[in-house]
Amino acid sequence: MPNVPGAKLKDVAALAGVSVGTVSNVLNRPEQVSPDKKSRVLAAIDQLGFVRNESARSLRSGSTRSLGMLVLDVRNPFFTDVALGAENVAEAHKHSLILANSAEDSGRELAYLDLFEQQRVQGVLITPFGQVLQRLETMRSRGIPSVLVDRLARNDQFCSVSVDDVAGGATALTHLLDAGSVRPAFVGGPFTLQQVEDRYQGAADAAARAGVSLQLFETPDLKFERGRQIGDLISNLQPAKRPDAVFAANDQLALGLLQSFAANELRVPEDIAIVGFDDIDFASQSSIPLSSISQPRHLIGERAAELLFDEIDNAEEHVHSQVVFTPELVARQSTRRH
Amino acid sequence: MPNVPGAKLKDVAALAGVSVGTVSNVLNRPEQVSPDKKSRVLAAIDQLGFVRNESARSLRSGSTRSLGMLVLDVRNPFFTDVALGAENVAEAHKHSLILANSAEDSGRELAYLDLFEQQRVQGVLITPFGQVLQRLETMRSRGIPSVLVDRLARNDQFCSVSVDDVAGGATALTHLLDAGSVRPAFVGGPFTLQQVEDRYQGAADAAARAGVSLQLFETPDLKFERGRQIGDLISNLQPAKRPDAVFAANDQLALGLLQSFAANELRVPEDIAIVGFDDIDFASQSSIPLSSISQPRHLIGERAAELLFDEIDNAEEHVHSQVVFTPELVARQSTRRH
DNA sequence: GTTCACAAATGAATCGATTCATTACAAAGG
DNA sequence: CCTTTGTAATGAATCGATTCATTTGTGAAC
Repeated sequence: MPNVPGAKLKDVAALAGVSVGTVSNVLNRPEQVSPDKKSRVLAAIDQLGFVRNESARSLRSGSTRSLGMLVLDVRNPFFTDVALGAENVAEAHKHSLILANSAEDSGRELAYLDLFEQQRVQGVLITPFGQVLQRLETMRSRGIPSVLVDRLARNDQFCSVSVDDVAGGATALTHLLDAGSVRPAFVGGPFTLQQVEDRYQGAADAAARAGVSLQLFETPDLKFERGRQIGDLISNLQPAKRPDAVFAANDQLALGLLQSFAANELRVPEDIAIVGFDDIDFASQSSIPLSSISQPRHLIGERAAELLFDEIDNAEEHVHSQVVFTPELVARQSTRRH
Repeated sequence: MPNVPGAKLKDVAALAGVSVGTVSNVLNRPEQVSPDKKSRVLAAIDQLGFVRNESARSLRSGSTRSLGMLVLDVRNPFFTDVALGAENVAEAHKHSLILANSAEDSGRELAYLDLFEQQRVQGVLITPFGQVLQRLETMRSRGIPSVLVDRLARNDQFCSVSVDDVAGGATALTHLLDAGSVRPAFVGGPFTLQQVEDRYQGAADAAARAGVSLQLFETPDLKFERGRQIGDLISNLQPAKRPDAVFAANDQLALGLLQSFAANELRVPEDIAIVGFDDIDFASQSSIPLSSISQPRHLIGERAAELLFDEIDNAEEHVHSQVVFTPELVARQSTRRH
């Protein structure tokens, strides 16, 4: 057996015949150690299989090299992509990212914030679900700043990175009109979700500007099943009353609509065009590739992490800023001009 | 401002007029503290906004309440589902799960194992990518056991939780034959992936037993794009030579095939049936719902975490075991009997 | 009133790495 | 030969919570 279970710094020092301070220097300021001792220490580390104890390290230094990230739903590819972007930046700063899932549950959300605080993470990236802004303020007063992700900070108390959903909604509807729609509809809800509200607002404005009315199908959620249900409802309308194009508040809904229309033998886009929102991978992968509004997921995570590091590193001079990306249309077959 | 930035246990003790030991007791063995002092301590904790320092805690106690989980690809819903299952169990044991992404990169894989070791996690759940078994042995010798996930441990050195891919392959092919196929094909690769090899083997055996030959389309990867490419190739074959059913090694490939067949105006399942593997959410959500072989993702994560805790809690009596789940067919429209 | 049993509370020692004031030593300058 | 300057190395003090051997306090039993 080449290595001993619990080798600690002291053991390394003993084996190498140097002081603990020197071993620590080899680890943290190698340039200050003579080559001779350095190599002896490294050999000892290797021989003992010494692994630094991160708990002791961060207890003494008072800081952990980690960020906490709390998202609404890890199963949603949108959030994993954002997280990957953030992780890249964290890695560049030699930090690690602890990813947690609030699963749209206020209790879990608070529990994870507690955990982050106990673990003394350097900062938090969060897509808030419940009423946590006050709590985040408190955390900042204790030295743990946070950045809001996929949510606009309205009061300048936080940095935030979000997407202009109003613009996205307008883009989507304009695209449908350009493709020849004269009876467009919006499918989505609940309107208590800011994103839904904004996307609808943008679409409604665009319709109004074009002098077209926008039919509304309000839904209690944004799930696939709901899309299929609304799709069946729409399919059963008389052709003259039926929308000739639908803007769905997200891709899940849109895919549900698509499946329903296929089952009801409506042709997409000839009988009815569809545009979704988010541009998830599967948008391009359905039998009829789905047009969608695409968000720069990776960039969102990167920018958020960068803002967070700015606040961590320069708490004094740091000024909160709101980054708002403009989402882009990706036109595919589901809206091909007739 | 109701609370002080860095309140520590000593401050709480001072404010409550008790010793540090008593505060610690309130936190860790409340039943040993008189109600009177207990309430004073709790009030002080509240007033100061005291938050336990996890680093100090685990330095002293020698153990962290956390598990590490290292998966091949966090973007793959299969792994997030497995992780959620594991997290449930971890939570029940009052542990937290640190999720990391090796992204099919040996370097990252090793780096994260280092990190886990530095953080002194109690154990590791891993879907190995590179040659890490030796490394995992070393980690166990230093007190950090691990369980293999979605990978069979062949040598009894580890616990493992996996799925019987051979049986799954046989189930898939049998289903196609039952649905009337006489010229089935297998699409997938590379065969260096054990899963692909096993799924093919199961299918080939089932075909042989039925006295039918199984055509093979080998691919260099399992991505959507590849499926579309092979789909185009198959669509251009003469009808008499064309397979009348395809078993794809995973759902991504299957969805690619489906999109290609739709674009080439082949009818599914009338002209060609399709069955995939994994039963990802989108399998049921494509325009033509896809039949697939479903794995108990959640259960895989739960069992793996349970085995890990068994080894953590009873290192002595623990006996390694291999849990192998049998995957199940979910028949949908893409294989409806003609 | 003394002794005993038991519960409650105490606080010094501890975990392991880091830090920094101090010491040791060598080379250069006078 | 002595002083100065600078580089290397040292090791005791420290971070904050936990633990456990010890002390204090209370009531019961005799």
